[in-house]
Amino acid sequence: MSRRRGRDDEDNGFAEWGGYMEAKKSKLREQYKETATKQTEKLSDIFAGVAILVNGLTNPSSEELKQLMAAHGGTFHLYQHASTTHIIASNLPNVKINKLGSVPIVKPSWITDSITLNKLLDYRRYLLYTNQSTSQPKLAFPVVPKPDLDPPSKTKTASDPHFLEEFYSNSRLHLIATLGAEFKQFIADLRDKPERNFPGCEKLLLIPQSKNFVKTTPVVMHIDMDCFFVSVGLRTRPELRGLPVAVTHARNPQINASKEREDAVTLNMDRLPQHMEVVDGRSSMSEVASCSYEARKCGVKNGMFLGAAAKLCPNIKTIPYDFEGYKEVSMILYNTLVSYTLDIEAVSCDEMYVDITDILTIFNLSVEGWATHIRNEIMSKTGCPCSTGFGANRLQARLATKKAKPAGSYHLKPEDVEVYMAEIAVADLPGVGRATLQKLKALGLETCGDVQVASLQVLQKELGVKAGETILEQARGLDRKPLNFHHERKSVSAEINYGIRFKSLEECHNFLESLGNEVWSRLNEVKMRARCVTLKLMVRAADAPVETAKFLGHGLCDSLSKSTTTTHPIVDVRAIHREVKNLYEKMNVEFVELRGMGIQLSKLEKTAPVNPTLNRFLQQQSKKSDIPAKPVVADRPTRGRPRKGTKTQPKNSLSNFFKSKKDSLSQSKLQIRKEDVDLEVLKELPQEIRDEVIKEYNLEATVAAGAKPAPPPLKKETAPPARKSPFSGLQWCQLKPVLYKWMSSEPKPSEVDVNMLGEHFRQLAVDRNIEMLKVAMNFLHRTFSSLDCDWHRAYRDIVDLTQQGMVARYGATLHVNRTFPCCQVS
DNA sequence: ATCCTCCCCTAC
DNA sequence: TAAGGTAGGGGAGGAT
Repeated sequence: MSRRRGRDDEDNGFAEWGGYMEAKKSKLREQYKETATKQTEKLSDIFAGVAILVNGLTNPSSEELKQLMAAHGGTFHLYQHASTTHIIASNLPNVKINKLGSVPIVKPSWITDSITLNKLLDYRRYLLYTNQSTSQPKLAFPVVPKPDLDPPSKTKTASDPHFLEEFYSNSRLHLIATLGAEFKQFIADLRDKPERNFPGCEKLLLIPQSKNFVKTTPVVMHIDMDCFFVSVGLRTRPELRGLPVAVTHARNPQINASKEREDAVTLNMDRLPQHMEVVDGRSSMSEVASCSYEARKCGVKNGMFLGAAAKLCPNIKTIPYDFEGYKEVSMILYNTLVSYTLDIEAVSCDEMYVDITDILTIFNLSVEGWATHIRNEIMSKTGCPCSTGFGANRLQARLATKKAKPAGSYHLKPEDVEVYMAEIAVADLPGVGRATLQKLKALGLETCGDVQVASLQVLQKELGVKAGETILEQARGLDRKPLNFHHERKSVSAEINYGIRFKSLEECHNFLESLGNEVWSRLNEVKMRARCVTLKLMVRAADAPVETAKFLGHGLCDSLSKSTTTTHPIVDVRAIHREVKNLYEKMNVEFVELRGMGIQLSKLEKTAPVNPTLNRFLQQQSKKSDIPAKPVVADRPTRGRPRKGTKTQPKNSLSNFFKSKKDSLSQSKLQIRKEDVDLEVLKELPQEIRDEVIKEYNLEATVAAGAKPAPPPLKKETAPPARKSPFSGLQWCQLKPVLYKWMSSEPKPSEVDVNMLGEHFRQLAVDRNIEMLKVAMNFLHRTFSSLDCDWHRAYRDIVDLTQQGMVARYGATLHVNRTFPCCQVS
């Protein structure tokens, strides 16, 4: 059942997504809020004579920049005009640049830094492209000397209270890890819902059926986007297709190195691992997150430093990260597959295993027919290529994908497995990494053919009992591990090994607290409790130089960890804070030597499943009282350690809630009748929830017999009947994740939500917020097109409401695309 | 024997 | 400058 069914009030389920929006509040956003609350008040005239146009996504957002300009005497243009003096952008595809003429393109930090220092800074230091002509600015600005921002605040280390947020919004590895976990959860959640519908399957009726009758042997598909980050980036940079391209933070393989840096690099040179070898003091140590196949041909690999990559491939082009784009594309990828089957094991944001046995049999398709269909669909929806591999198990499917890449498909048939496997290099087997490869090399084993004839004893002696056994099976193409559609978390952790340079013990403690808060909130997101806390430290190795070669990197380190296990699950963040500080003390490491820290929570237990109605209520309450919501914890056996498989969970958390309430009530008021306690508890609930609870727990009699039915809460009478839209006041960057979440978590859009959203957009039109409407409509169209027809209808309803607002305000409609390819077919 | 803690390794 | 995270499998060796 949809968690939003039944009640049409202000809460409506969107409230529980508040965490998403609150999670990412940048310093600037706070600054903006400050500005927004006193909008009428002008703060300065820094930007007198400046008229900006914002192009593309920026941070702060366009909307925020608009407010900042208003507050500081500048002008904000929605469209480029002769009087536009600057274009503000964070990154622009080259195509657009040509069209922008001679108006300088400046980074948004020009605005924010100017405000910070309360004077107009020279925009030329903030040009987005340094090769841009600066000779013909529309207005001549005096050259302001480089401002004296105090240096420690400029270089962001973990001493900065906003470091975690800043780091996460730039970390590719963090993104990969968190997206992967989200998609595993996404599949698990969909499988938990009783209803299943696969609208995509209709399309399968249109593709040619297999001539032969399709056998029912199991077929596993492995699907993987080709150099994911690059492909997403090339969607808007078609002129770079076919060229060696890398996604990196740095734009240039060479940097203007300081003497200190050159020295640091030289000092560290002899200890750098092999993949860092070809660097000198002037080459960039920004890592290549993803590179195109053209770059791979030159020997460039993911994870390499840009400086090293450019030595191998001098004409390599760099493009910036586009985290929103990766999320969008992977969302479309998953939504596409999910419209055919839920027999999916999510591996990461761009990769999954799918059991397609049923699809092939039911629709009598050949593997090739299906592969072509699904690859085309993904390509046309995302603009990004993918490869597919097919086999009888996950190993075979995966190795098939390797052969299929790039942009291809390969079916490893059972009769070919033996021959095919013999040629595979051991390095290509999943589970064989750097260390294992070295050991195998030492044994003289390079291909699976070599391993096939090796002895189990030798392999096990060298690699361990388990790994030895596995690799012998793998070498023959066997894989007994079935696809895992249901994924249960065993640990939650947060770890930072970058930017750790503490100047005092206090800074170190503060950072530990931030990390603690981070893991705690993630644990709550997955509705779990933990009994074990582990602190992990990276400590400068005794013989490693104090200055690392890589800017704020961890350098050569020793890795240490220590844990404590508690008898009861932790129910308070402060317990985590306490434990990690204790652990840190016991580990006896000077804070100056720290180069990395992490907290892991394990020995997890599920909190009891929560009644959605009650949960909403509790969350509302906790928001009011500003105490973090405490999910109800499952009952535990009273004696002995809980062991695997002995977890007990109450049937319904509501009964748990009642029980705990009763316990606390009867402690304070001894000798109280059960009925009275029930009435007490009921009194706490708002009217609309109370009715539901009374019914669910058969409390009608109690209420009827009770001295008097609990009076409706006062606020019911005093509260104004008009409800405020849950979206009002949200910036687009805040609203967008909410919409994402909505679309990914609901099989069908509910009428209530659609109306509410449409109503919000109608209001936006009335408020003349056309810019946000355009972005929103574009987004909705793009994203809804990858969902099924119910969503298409929802999209049209939202558009209709928006157009009503437009007509009311402007007497004209907004131009929006209303058609979806799939609707034209049907 | 079996469990627990502290590692190491791998994958994306 | 640069953003080297995160989860799971498994093993060595000590504790029980």
